[in-house]
Amino acid sequence: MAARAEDRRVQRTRTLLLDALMELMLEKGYETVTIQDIIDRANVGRSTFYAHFLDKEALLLSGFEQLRLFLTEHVGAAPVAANGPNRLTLGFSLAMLHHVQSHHMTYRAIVGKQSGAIVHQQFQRIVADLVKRELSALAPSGALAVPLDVVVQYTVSAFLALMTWWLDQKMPCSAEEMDRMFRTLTLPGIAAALPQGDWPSRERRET
Amino acid sequence: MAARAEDRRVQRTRTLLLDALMELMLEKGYETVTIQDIIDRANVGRSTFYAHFLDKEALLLSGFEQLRLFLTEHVGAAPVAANGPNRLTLGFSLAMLHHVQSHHMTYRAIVGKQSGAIVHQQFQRIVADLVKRELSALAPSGALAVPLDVVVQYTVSAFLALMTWWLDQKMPCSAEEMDRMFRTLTLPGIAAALPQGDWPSRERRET
DNA sequence: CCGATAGTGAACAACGTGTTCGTTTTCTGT
DNA sequence: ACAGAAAACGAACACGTTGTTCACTATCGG
Repeated sequence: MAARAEDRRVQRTRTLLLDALMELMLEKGYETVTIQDIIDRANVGRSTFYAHFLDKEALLLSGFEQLRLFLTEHVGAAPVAANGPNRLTLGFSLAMLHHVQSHHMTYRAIVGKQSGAIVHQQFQRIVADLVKRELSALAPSGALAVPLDVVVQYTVSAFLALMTWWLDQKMPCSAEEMDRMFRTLTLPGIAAALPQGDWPSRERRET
Repeated sequence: MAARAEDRRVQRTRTLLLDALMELMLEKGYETVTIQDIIDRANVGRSTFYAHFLDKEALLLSGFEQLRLFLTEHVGAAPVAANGPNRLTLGFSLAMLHHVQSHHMTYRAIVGKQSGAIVHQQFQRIVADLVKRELSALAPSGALAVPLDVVVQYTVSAFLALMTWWLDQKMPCSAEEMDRMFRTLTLPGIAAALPQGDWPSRERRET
């Protein structure tokens, strides 16, 4: 095709810009990174930036779209298959914690204290999709003790709280331990909120 | 005293600026509010602003300091007295939800989607103090299933998740119902994480 | 080697920030 | 009531960031 080479060039420029943004987010935090910083770091002309992205936020969102695609495919798929339906497992947890461990620098930039509100919102949205996928299958209908949306937001926030603590503390324990803590704290409450779902297996508690 | 009246003038100016900021946060979100916006709304000279505050963030923090003082006094005090020690009650919850209900506009500005990361951080810190006060008394020492810091961050995030949902949905249920949901979701998990603490009384579950 | 497509960078206007400084308002002590 | 101190005022400034424009250069396919 005629457009092949141009496409590669375009893709390279976009990647340069995104990498520069990620680097700078790690150093300074999203809010304080300036477009001038980004194009200097990426060695890209000012007008080139605006030819690709509307503004700094558009660049960020394009990065999140990649992350979203990866996570929904690699983390969102596994748990449903591994366990039968109608079983509350929160299977996304361990898979995602492993991904966090492998890319802890990236996640630190996303979840860290100085990354802006948009960053948190987008990330929360991604995780909420993973959680909702599993929980909505468990609560087909009927009167719940707590609205499903509340349970989803609760679960996401709880997971992100633990994940943030883990990253802030330089990951002093294994992903499996974090996963166990997450289940210890959340599974009983969720089971109480979705009474018709069955209970977490007792073996989870030991070790 | 000689300085009395000047002090009142100073206080009035500071209040004008803080009120203007709160109004504008509700309309536009913290990040996009400009100092020019603030001093226009407050009818205050530019140099006067900088005579009182270093920048926009300092003004915001002065507002949070007031909120922190109020909450630690009025919300943090009650629960400890109402129940015996060594009893897991999370008593801050209902008191705080009532305060949220009375000042929902203010809380919407704080917790809303478009309020910056600093806003969330500060607010999280305030609530974390309330939670830590109660939880640290319950877990004197010994091996916990989950580190105390994790339980605190978990509890705070869970509470703020529910509170945010409540405000976003225009508060479709009572503060008491929100309080019940919060307890249903979190108490069992916390009890499992702090094994030596006793369990929530069963009466809590019914209506 | 031509032409299309992508990237370059200087220049610009608009806006926000934080400072300075001379002026005006407001209140207090006498 | 009046002098003087304390506080607020606002114009002007230097500076940095944003987003646009435009004439240019580089790269690649045919």
